[in-house]
Amino acid sequence: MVRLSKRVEYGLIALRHIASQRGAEIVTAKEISDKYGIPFDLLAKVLQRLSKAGVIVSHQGVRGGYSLALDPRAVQVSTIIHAIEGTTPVIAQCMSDGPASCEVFDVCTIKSPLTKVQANIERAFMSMTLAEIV
Amino acid sequence: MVRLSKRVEYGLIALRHIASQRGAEIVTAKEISDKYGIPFDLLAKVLQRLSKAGVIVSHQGVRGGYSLALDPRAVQVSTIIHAIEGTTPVIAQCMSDGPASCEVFDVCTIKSPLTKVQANIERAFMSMTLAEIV
DNA sequence: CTCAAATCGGACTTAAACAGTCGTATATAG
DNA sequence: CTATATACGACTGTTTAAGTCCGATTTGAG
Ligand code: SF4
Ligand code: SF4
Repeated sequence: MVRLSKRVEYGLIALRHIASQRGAEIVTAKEISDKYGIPFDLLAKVLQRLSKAGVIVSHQGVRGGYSLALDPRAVQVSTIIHAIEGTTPVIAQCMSDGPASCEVFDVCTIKSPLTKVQANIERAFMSMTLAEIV
Repeated sequence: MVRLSKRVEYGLIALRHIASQRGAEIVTAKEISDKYGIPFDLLAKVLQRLSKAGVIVSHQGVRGGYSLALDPRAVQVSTIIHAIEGTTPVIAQCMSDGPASCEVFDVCTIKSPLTKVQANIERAFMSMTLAEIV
C-alpha cells in the first residue's frame, strides 16, 4: 500500500542515468537495461512514455537512443510519475475517479480530512526534482 | 498506486463514528456497517485489528461492541494504518522487506533520494490525528 | 539499396494484492 | 438457556501490477 510501482522506480533510475551523462549524450534502452538489470521490454515502454510526455527526447534508428529534454531542476518526481502512470498519485479513489466510483461517497465522513493528507503527499512528490537525484 | 486500502478507509470512518459518540458509549459493528453501507464481515475484521492494537476496546457478548481506548488527539493516522495493515506505508519495497527483496538493490541509484520522499510521506500520515477527523 | 540497430506500440500471460464472503467458535447479558 | 455480539481463519473472485511477445517503423552505416 502506498508503494511506487516498479515502472516508476525503473523510470527514475533510467532518468538519473541519462541525466548524469555529460553534455546531453544519447543513451540506449539496452545500455540501461544491462547496467541495472532491468527487463528490457518493460524499461522500453517506460522510456517511451517519458518520451511522449516530453521529459526525454527519443532518437530513432541506428545509433539512436534517448537524451534529456529538460533541465533536471525543472523535472519534479510528480511529473515523472504522471508521465509514466498517466495519473497523479491519489490517496483515495473518489479523488481521481469521482464520487460515483465509491459506494459510500455520500455518507463518507473522511473525505475532507483526507484531502489535507493528500495535499501533503503531493508536496512530498513535488518537492523533489531530478536534479536532487543525480 | 499510492492509494489507501478500503480496509483503512473503513477503519477511519468507523473510528470517526466511535470517537464522535459522547462519553465512550459502545457502538456495534452492525450499527456502523448499516449506517455507512460497509460490508459487515470486512468491517468486523478491521475493528478486530484495531482492538488488538489497542486503539479501541471490544466488549463481547450481548450488548457488546466497541468503544475508544485512547484520546483521539493521541491517535495518528499512521498508527491506525499500522494497526489495520500490520505494516507502515513505505514507498519502496526495499525499505520494508530489506535489500534482498529487490533484484536491483545493489546498483539502485535512487534509494537514498527516495528516503527523503519517504520521510515526507510519513510526516503526512503522522501529522493528522483522529481528533482532526472528528 | 540493403541491412542491422534502435524506438514504437499493442496484445498477451502470469503473479500478487485486495475486496469481499463463509463457516464456526467463543463470550455474556438477561 | 439463548439470542446477540465479537473472534478468527479459510476461502473465492476481482483488480492491478509485472513481465513477455510479436510485429512495425525509423534511420545511420556499409
Ligand atoms: S468517498 Fe470516502 S471512502 Fe469512498 S473513496 Fe472517497 S474517501 Fe475513500
Ligand atoms: S532498491 Fe531501488 S528499486 Fe529496489 S526497491 Fe529499493 S528503491 Fe526501489
